[in-house]
Amino acid sequence: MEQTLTNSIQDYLKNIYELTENGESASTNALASRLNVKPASVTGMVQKLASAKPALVEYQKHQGVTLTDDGKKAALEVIRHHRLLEAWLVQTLGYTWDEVHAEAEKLEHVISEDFERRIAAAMGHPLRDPHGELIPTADLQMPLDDSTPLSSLRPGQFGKIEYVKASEAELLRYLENLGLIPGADIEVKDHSPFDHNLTIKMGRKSVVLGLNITSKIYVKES
Amino acid sequence: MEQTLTNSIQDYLKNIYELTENGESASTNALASRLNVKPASVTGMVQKLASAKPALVEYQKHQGVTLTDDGKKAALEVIRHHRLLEAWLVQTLGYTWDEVHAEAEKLEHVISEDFERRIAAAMGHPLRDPHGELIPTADLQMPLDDSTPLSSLRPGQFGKIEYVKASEAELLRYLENLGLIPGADIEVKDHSPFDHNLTIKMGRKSVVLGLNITSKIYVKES
DNA sequence: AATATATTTTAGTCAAGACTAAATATTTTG
DNA sequence: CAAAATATTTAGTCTTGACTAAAATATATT
Ligand SMILES: [Mn+2]
Ligand SMILES: [Mn+2]
Ligand SMILES: [Mn+2]
Ligand SMILES: [Mn+2]
Repeated sequence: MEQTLTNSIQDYLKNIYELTENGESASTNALASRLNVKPASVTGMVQKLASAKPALVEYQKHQGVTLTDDGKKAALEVIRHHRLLEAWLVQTLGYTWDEVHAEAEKLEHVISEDFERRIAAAMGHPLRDPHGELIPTADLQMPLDDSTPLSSLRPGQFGKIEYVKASEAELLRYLENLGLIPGADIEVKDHSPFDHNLTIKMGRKSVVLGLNITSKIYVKES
Repeated sequence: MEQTLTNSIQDYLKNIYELTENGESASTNALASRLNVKPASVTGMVQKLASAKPALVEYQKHQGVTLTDDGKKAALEVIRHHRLLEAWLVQTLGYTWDEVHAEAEKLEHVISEDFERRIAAAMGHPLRDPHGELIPTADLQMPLDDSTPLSSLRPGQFGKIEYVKASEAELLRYLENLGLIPGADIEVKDHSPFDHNLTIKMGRKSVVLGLNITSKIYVKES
């Protein structure tokens, strides 16, 4: 019997994907805090996902979880929905990039595959969402990401912003006001080694950004 | 404490509204069959809705339920969502009138009030959905319905179809093929008193329709 | 290596919303 | 109008996905 992917399961898988994108495993606590749920609840759900047939996660006590191939497909399906929806809310209903996330978070679980196809086609099969994040393809492959966090650049390096990995509206509005949006060209002017602040120049403006911002802005070095 | 309107509660309220539009009360069995749920489950939910604060339904054992003013507002909110969504799926994504219902059924519960306003504005505040059904206004009033069921017309009477109260895809395609869609002008040519069949003429075509169809087509006599 | 701290798991509860089976009420009919 | 048929309610159960409190394990610090 095929496991039903409830909203809750979809959210777990999506968040496990996002935590493990770079190889590490997702810890109980990290998942709990992203999902706004207690760690004990995560353990329960993770055990269930691990013993589902087919299994959706790989799990060993105290070692965190990683997605199985089935789990990854399911996660990418949700992420594709989310990012297509965000793009489409912006393009057709005039939402701004700081407004789309909450709406997409709810819609992602309920749209049909037909709806997914229709909005993708209507937009000409976009590659990125309004934050610049890559949209998984229709056959559920995540395109290759050739960017690095801005926090890894040093004075003298130049880059173009590819995406901003953030959903909090205030941060997004702050960045937009500064012109720190996908496509923007920036130059790193200064680095303070102890607090990890970077001084960034875009056009004629400069701004000092802390690590909690620079680690969320992904750039392509140029 | 304000009652949370779960998806399930929203569906109960919507269906109670539709069953009681014409004054009667909604029976346990009728609700159960619309909601694809057992009668015992309906009794349980209805008792809960009746003792919610504020109460959403009026309930007396074995007498069925009616909506309170609060329940009615909540029902109209869901119906407004549903019908706006149907209109919008047709207008912007090329859905046909037989495809929209299932999608709207899921989306109706998750869109925000902001989304509702945006699609209403984008369509110029439409009055009717793709089936011709009236859309409750933004302040949750149901506009006056000046139509009657086609089944109440008799030979010699003329009418224009205002709406079709149906969601089954096959029936809708059948009617569309016959040209029996909102706006169509029809004439009743014959009535067979025992089986309630009506012979309907539209343009140069004629068709005999049974009561289970003519009771779902609402017309304005002309 | 021993202890303190942080993380994770277990065990037991709860609420929502369905279900079945049995009891009761209402309606229809001979 | 009483029996039969139909409709509704009650009582008890189940699943999902949370929660708290307590126990177990892992990691960090001395
Ligand atoms: Mn988002
Ligand atoms: Mn979600
Ligand atoms: Mn509909
Ligand atoms: Mn619904």
